[in-house]
Amino acid sequence: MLNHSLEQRLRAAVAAILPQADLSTVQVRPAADTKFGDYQSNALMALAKQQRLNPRQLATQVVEKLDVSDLCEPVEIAGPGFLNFRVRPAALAARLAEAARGEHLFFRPAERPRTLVIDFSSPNVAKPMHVGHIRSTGIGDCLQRVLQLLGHRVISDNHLGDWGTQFGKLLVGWKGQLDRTALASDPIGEMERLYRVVNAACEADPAVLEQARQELVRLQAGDAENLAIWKEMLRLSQDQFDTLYRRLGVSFDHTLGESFYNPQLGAVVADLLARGIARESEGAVGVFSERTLPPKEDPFLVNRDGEWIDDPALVRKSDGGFNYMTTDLATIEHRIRTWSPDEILYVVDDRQAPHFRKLFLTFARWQPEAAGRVGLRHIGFGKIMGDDGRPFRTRSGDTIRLAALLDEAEERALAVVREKRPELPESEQAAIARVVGLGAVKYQDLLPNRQSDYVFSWDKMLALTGNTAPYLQYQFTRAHKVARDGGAYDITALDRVVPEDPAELALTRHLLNFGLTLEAVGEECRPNYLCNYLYELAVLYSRFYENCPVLKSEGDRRVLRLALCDLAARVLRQGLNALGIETTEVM
RNA sequence: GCACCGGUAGCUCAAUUGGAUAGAGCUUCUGACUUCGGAUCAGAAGGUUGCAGGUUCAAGUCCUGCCCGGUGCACCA
Repeated sequence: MLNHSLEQRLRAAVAAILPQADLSTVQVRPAADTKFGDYQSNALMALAKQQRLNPRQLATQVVEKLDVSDLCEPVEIAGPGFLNFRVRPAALAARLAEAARGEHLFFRPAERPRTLVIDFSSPNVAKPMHVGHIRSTGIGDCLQRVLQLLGHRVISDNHLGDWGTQFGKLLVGWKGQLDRTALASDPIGEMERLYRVVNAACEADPAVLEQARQELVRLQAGDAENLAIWKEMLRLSQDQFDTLYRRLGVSFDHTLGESFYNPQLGAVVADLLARGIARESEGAVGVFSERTLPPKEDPFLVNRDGEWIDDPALVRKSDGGFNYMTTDLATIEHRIRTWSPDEILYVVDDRQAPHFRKLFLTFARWQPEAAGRVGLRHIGFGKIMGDDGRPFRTRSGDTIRLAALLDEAEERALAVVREKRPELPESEQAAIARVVGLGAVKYQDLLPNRQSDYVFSWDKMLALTGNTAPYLQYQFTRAHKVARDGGAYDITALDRVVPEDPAELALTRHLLNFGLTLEAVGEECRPNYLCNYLYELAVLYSRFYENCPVLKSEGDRRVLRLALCDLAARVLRQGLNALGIETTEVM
């Protein structure tokens, strides 16, 4: 919104003074403190330093070339060279009027839309989805929604773990110990049981391990019986995934699991060998360090007892099988060929950071031209902890199934709804509890900086005050109700009235920053920026609502306030939606 | 041992990546209300940003060295 207009003009002014300057660093951002105005730019200080100029003098020269008088009060130069912009209420009101007319909702589509592939969720076949999948699924879905909203072309791809060593064990179990009745009632539970039983047997008896290996080899060689069983396991798992994704409101454009790339793996390794990028070692094939990087920064080296030794990326095991490095290389190649993305985002646990460093470097060595056209980014995240400071598990130490977790969230939310809204019919209570419960889980997960671990807490996520989904959802219902009770309003009045009350002004200013928040989320892949923006919006709306009577006010003032309620509600709903969180009109 | 990610108020977390006096929530204390939906709002208290140096107009953020916690270190993904 306004920051873009100011930025453009500032860049023009800078270019007039310093024609050779890098204008991309010239940015206008919301002011750190409202006493400095609405927006500020710190860019001239950095620029002056770079060019060895006096920062205040440069600022003075630039400001002389800068005409923003239609939008702002005269630009102030403060401290060592900050530029402070104080937007005129009429300019704020004009943006409100545009939004009220439906011309925008305080954001605009990107000027240069990009194509992005987002790789997220990626659960394993034959295993239950558990808490560990919340983060990848929630963050990935949020990024998908935000980037789409900004007009980018987004391709979401669920890279299922559907082809790996675990299937050898599963096949042994399926053939020897399958309980058909159990499979019918709880297919995932039964497959999980089979895996556990055989896995334990493998540890106790090398013969069973060998048996599993042979089943895997047969499967990978295309044995009809094993393939049929594998497909059955896949189908049963996909049913589970579909149910959970529908419940979470998450969708994918593609579900190309690891098995999809199986036919290419041999060629990938052959090509790497032919080009001299990979070589044989101890019977396996791996990509080794080129020794061009300092050892500390080289992911293909590891220090053992003071000595730097090779830590290659293996692309073929000594038994001839491939591993996920190979699959991931083939996957990048396929994605580039198919979609020509500007970027591929991997929303995957931070523990895999070393893998991705190796993967990206290996791909760059393998296909330098293609690698030059695509940005490969690992969007890592931390763990979910219990309140005991250890990874979040059940009391008995088992992983918590995602379905059970969502059930509990809805149950706990329902208890609150029953207490607060006993007069509502049961079906309505349940509907509210579903939206609030799921929202609470998702919001708690998106709120912390994604790189840090966070502590899972039912009480905190479902609290009705503080920075939680229920609080935001509640503020939405209040704003929405007032806007609805106010009825239709005369939009043309917004051309005659400007925000004056401090609460009106603060809310208006904040609404205008929705777009830059979405952009920041999209660029840095940090949903928490949006969470914090929405929380602040809710707080500012509450303050406005306490201080400024809406329905009891009159004339143009009433229209302005109604519009603020309406727009606050719309931004809250749109913003929550971008987080993958629903709203409800009654709570 | 080496690398990566963390360490910020009593607790849980922010800080738009080098900007102005480090912000929220919870907790505690105080206040507003027969309400435009109180599942509300306002105020107060709370800090040597793990420690020690360094870089500069400016450091929670960058550099160096330590201390704590977590994670990862070929043939699982």
